[in-house]
Amino acid sequence: MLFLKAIILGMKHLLQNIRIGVNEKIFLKDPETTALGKRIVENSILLIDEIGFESFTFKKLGASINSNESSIYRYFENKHKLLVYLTSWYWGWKEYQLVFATNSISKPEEKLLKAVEIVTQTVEKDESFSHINEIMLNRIIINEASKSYLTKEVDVENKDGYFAVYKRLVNRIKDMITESAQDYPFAFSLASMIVDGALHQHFLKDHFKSITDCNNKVSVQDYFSDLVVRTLNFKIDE
Amino acid sequence: MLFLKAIILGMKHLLQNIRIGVNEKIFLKDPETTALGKRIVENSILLIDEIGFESFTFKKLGASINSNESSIYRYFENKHKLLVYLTSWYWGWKEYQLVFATNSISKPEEKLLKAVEIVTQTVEKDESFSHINEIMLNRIIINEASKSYLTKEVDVENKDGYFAVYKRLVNRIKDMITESAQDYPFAFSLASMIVDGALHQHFLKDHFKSITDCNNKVSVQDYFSDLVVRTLNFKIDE
DNA sequence: GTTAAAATAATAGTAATACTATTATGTTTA
DNA sequence: TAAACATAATAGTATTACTATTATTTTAAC
Repeated sequence: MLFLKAIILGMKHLLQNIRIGVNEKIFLKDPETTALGKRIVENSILLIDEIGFESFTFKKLGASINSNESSIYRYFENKHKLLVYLTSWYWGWKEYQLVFATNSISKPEEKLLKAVEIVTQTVEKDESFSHINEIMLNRIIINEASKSYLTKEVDVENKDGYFAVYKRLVNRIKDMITESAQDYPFAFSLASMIVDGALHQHFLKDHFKSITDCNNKVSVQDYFSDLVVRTLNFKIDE
Repeated sequence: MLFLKAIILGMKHLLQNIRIGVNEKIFLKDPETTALGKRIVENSILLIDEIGFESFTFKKLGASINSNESSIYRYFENKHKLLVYLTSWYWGWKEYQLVFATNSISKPEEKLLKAVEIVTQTVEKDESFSHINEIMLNRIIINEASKSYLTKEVDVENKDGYFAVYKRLVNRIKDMITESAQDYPFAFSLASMIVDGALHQHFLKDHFKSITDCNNKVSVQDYFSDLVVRTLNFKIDE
């Protein structure tokens, strides 16, 4: 418990020393270990957000960081791997926030609703990871993340653990669902649907406004919190 | 009502004369109007299903139908437009099934659950459209459809009506939700989530089995029917 | 049945993509 | 100070995603 207190008190500082772990098979050389690696990750986020994943190339990225295409290839085999890296980092970061924010909550229903909040909320800048712009990264996740697994190689890459963080996050939410509603028979599907569905609703509110209720006033979180409360039959009085 | 009876009696025959309407801006020349056009559509489904959308090219498609790359370009500007065409066709087909199957149901709850069934079920072959393999097309929708709108051009293409059929289908389900639960405040989001979420759960049961409850025994339909019943608080006794 | 029009096929060509390989240059670190 | 390592530059290849032109075949019109 003293440990927990230390975390809470020294949060900002402590976070600076936290590293989001990403499966080593995803990269050829860990970009976190060098200045160039960090610039590659940092600027890939800016560039993918700006021009989209389809138009994004290592040549353009090289130009934007005054480095060479060939140097980027020493970190990532191809742009697909880079996208897998970015999504893994993002889900690792979300998992961290989720664990951190729900750890001290004992009431299962409350815990789950906090988890839903973390996973559905619009992202704000996290100063703990200086070279990563979480707001832009979140936009990339909304627009591009599904392309990382909607491929013919998904089964091989899944076996190699490329999507482990994502699945672990879904599992954590599933556990929370089970804890707050023992008899609910679809905890996995509900958990995976919340994670994926939240991204989809964010996309709809940005591009297909006419088929979502989410907007400036009604948040994606509002929708999913309500959905969970109704589906699991929570008695909440706040 | 006589009209309806005629439809029901002569269903198979009538369907043979039904054409799924697709926005004219999507193609340069309507592929339904020629034999080559139909072969392009037919074989693009086989080829995309086989090698995936990323590896799919007009050159390969040309080779597979013993035609020329340049001839295909006379029907579709590029492979992205072809994908938009296939998804439009698919949602048009689903909309047709949905309207047809729910038309005669008067009880709102029953109607909605039938709609959920149509939209979440695994697809079976429909002999009415000889050149389209609906089972393969359904797999393509699960794996590739989101790539048709997860692009930088989505807003322009949306304005041009590329996704109108999809949005109309979601709207129909939304209307059914509203009819069976007047006070539910998230009818749009629930409707869009069912359509998109069903595809996602199908994907998970095929590739990420560990984070879904859906499998051979528990269908995607089971999950979503239950979700709707719980969320809208249906009193169903069957 | 011939001709004109339209559709299809073949060929060639371009700029960009997605790399690989090699060599050169700069920077650490032992 | 040299060896090791990282980065940058250059060149080259096969493929992609087209466009343009011309040739051939099919169809439809008179």
